[in-house]
Amino acid sequence: MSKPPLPHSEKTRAALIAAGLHLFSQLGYAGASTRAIAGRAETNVASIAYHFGSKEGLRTACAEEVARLIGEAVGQAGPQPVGPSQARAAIKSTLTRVAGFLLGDVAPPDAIGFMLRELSEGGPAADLVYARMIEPTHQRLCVLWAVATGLAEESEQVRLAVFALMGQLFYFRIAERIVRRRMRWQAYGPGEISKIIDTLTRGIESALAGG
Amino acid sequence: MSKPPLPHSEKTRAALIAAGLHLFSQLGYAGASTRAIAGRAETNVASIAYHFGSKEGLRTACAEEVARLIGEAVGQAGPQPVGPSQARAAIKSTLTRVAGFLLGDVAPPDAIGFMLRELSEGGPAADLVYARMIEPTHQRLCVLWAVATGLAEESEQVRLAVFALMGQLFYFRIAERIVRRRMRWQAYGPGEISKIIDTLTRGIESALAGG
DNA sequence: AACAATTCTTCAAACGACTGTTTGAAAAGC
DNA sequence: GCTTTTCAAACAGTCGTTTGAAGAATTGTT
Repeated sequence: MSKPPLPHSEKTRAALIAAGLHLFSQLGYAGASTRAIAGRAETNVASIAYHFGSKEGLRTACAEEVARLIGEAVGQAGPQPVGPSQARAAIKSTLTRVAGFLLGDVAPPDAIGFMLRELSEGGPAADLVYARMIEPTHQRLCVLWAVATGLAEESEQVRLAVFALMGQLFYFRIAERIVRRRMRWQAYGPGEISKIIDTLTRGIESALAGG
Repeated sequence: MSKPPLPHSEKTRAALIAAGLHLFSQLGYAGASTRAIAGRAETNVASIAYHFGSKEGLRTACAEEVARLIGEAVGQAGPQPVGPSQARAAIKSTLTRVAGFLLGDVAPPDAIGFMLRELSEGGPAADLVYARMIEPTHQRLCVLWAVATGLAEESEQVRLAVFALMGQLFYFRIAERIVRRRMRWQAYGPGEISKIIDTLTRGIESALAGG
């Protein structure tokens, strides 16, 4: 697992992407200046144009990095469920996995922040995130939800219920500041995350039992 | 209901706030230039400094306008519920009211967009929105939820459940683009909104019945 | 192994365009 | 005649990008 010694140019590339993820997510695309990014990466402004062609090119490179992380974290699908109880278990494990990615430290916080900002700005990474994370996860959960409830997989009811489910998870990340303030939590630690997952799991069980 | 004829200076003020709400919500604070805002308001750039002192002053004025709209839409609390079934009904009506505000055309879309962006950027309007909308609504729903379930009002379980509930609503707005794409909806019309409310209502009923 | 030729990478400096803000004069309202 | 409001123009500063030279790394030839 020892990382091969990167050529110095690759170090600069990686540092620029890391700085881009951080500052884009903190200040937005327009708010993060190339000089600030280069400064955080401890290199010259011109390096951005050299390595990525332009600021927009760096944005795309950041998006690809995030897409790569998403692929690692939520890519592999589980086995096809054969019955409602298996489907129920699969829903919970998918939820836990996505929660770990969105709320925990599976992925660098800057990467999640960048992703959410691109989604809300409709930036070029939005399509990538949609295609690689949202759409597949949603589709898979729809299948599981349909098996667990007996409803039709492509019915509006199922698709909306799954959105409501995923929405809770996204919200706990998007509104982290608000939640932490109201809950008087200093951070999302493992304990807090499992409390959130418990809450969501309770909701799922009720929904599956009742509907 | 006829609006008193505004002095011309008030028209400029209002036009600048409207343009600010629109462009801040579309491009973010940093991305919206004073010239673009003045152009959309069909006035001169210097008007911003004249009426609001600075660009930041316009941002604050926009925040106050949004706070005013929120106060109108979700301000008045209903009567104190005396039993679980009344609490249940009150939860649903609160949900419907907030849904109308967040998803429908009760408030100008630009105002909602501005609000969400300020929340995610942690801008100066974030505290205002939190204090006037999130905190009171959350607190009220916690009371109702506690009455409906018999749980303690200030328990973590109740507060998290209410966050999960509100989160679904916020998410359907934040991720409108994504939802519309996956649902193949062209817009959030009255029909679509009531389908969303139905989904959330079903979830609430299950949760209250099961938990 | 040693040296020169060549490519790849970094850098300070400068480019024009655009940023938020200020100015003083013209226009409008009273 | 006076105050309030608008406007074109200019301000200093920052923006993303380009430039050409200097530095570092690699290659090819001895």
